Amino acid sequence: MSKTKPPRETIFHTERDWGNLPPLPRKFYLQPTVAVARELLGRVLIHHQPLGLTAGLIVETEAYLANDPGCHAYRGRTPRNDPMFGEPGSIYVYQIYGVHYCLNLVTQPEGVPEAVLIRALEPLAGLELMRRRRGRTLLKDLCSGPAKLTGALGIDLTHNRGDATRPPLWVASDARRDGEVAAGRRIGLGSHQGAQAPLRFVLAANPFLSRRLRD
DNA sequence: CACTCGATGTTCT
DNA sequence: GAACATCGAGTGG
Repeated sequence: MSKTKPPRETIFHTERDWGNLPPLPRKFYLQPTVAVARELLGRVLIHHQPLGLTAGLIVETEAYLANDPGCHAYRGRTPRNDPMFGEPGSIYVYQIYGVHYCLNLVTQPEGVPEAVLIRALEPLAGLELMRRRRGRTLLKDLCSGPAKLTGALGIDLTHNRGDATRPPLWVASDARRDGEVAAGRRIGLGSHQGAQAPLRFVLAANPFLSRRLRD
């Protein structure tokens, strides 16, 4: 009669020296945005602050393209989306519904507003700090959503225009967990053109996704 | 467990 | 007025 069994604590051991993992280089973010979204899966996002180090395995991403009605920059440059026009590998954080923050990594050359939204992490390191920030104890509740993970890692608007190819906030280049990648439609978009496009990517069957892949 | 609903407060149309 | 979300409360299987 067992229900769903609780997720494993971690894939990697938390004792690993996460703070010294070298970052992905800028040229990684110059690949086609869809390729970046897929290649980020299974890699480790790290935030190393004085308060402590937090890190998680990227298990869910979404691609946002320049000619894409779902993209913040689709109707042109505004104060909010301006960081999307920055150099590849830079950071775009936006506030949603006035209360939460979402992290994007900019792809493409300067002036081309494309980015990958990081939608969910499997918590790896700094779990107690994450629990404190989130006010939750269950591992599953720490980073299983775009605004949950920014809360858990302590990411906000001050990170805008930052450089994700070096500390304090970066994606590691050498640690990667392989797994089957599945694609589906993006979350939360209206019914406009583009809402049906398979631009959401997940590590299949991972227990830390923001939502199951539907259809 | 699955689904619904309302409230939250900023940015842009 | 809607939007790349989350939480808690409520209902129902």
